[in-house]
Amino acid sequence: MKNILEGLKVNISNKIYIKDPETSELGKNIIENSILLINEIGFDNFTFKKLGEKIGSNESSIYRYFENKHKLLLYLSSWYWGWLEFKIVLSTNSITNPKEKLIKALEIITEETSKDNNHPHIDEVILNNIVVCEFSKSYLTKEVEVENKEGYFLIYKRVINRIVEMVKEVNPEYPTPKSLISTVVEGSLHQHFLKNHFKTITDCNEKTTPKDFFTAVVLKQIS
Amino acid sequence: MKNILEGLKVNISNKIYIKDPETSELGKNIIENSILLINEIGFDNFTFKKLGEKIGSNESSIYRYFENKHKLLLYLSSWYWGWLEFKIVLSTNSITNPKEKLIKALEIITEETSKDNNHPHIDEVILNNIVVCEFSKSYLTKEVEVENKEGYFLIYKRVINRIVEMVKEVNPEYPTPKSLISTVVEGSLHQHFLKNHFKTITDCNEKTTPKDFFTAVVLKQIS
DNA sequence: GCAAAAGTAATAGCTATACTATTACATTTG
DNA sequence: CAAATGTAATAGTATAGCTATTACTTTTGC
Repeated sequence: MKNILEGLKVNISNKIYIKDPETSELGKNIIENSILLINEIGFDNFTFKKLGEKIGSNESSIYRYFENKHKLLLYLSSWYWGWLEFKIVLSTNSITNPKEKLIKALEIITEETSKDNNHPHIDEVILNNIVVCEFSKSYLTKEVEVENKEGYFLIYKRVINRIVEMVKEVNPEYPTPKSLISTVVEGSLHQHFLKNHFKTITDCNEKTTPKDFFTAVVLKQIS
Repeated sequence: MKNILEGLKVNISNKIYIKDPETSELGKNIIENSILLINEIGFDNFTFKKLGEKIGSNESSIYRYFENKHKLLLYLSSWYWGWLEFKIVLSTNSITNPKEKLIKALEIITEETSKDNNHPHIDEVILNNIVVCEFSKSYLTKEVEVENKEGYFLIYKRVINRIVEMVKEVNPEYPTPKSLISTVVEGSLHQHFLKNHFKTITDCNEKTTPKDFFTAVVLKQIS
């Protein structure tokens, strides 16, 4: 368990930031308030200038931590996927039944996020909303090949492959576990978005949650 | 069949454009070359200035057709979904067996696009690639609520609901057809992207196509 | 205990994108 | 054939995104 506990802190590739925001008050302030501001005005309208105003600091001070706003988004999403990975490992570790283990992991991936008080400067609920609305923009770029080689999406891919392994344990014969889980992880973000904005093309709402839908899908697929 | 044939042409909400690009040579030139240029350099790096240079025309002339590049993207994706809708209606119309009908529609949605020579100024293969890489950006915005009310995503939602109806004809008892199909449509774009850029989290490749994967998923779900 | 080194921040300014205003020339149509 | 409409060029403005420079603050090593 030790390496994963550390993983949450240090495994964000140090190529993503210039200076580790966890090592200073200003850094933590940048993270805390960038989450709030991106959620308020959206990533497209978000600028370092506006963030500087919000935290009573200068734009250029933020550039000491992140090369540009794209790198900040990569940092925030890496943090989110690292945090989810931690939650998955922690809560499935003691489960021996493969099917139960998988169901638990799916629950964590697809469920509405709730606040975790271990990180005072990070509001995980709001960060989850940012991932729903903005994460795609971090890889739908012309630079994706280079950035993928740099390891900027490693944690995201590792989360998926952890669940893929769980699927294999339940049913080693299922032919397409990677596509199934990458569809579920991406699809879960998408259904959360649809239920808020495009209600006519989803069945998800307060009664039927994305968790219910995707758990049913996965279990039926691999049965 | 008449209304849908017309639909492909006129049903793009006239709020998306200032002047209909189909009504002039310059307009068609804008469409043809914006598709090529967005594919080359990506939507984020795309500007009306660069497009103007490419077509030997002025930036401001393009602004006579589209308010901004976001509206142009909405136009291109509406055109794409309208074209897919047309193909679906055309090739499922004569099929009476509900299951066969659904399989055919899924095939059109998930398969690699091939050139259609009815539209000399539009390369559907390249346009499909743009939709894979850029469509999400057209709705993952703070303006999505307003733009959805304006009807900018109507054709996309209609395509999904057409296939939802086909699912219901095969199995009226299946509880979540909308979430299933919206997941498949979005997931198909996603798997096409993964197979090109994130090969470690997909099983899709030359042998197993997104079509194979999603057809199997849907049929198993509703069986 | 203090000077060198490293960390932190502010100021000003540059470049390119996104978009607008104005004018003028070309083409259609009644 | 002239009024209306379509098309395009020029010359701007505002702002986002980023860089360079300077200075002040804290840490560290002898």
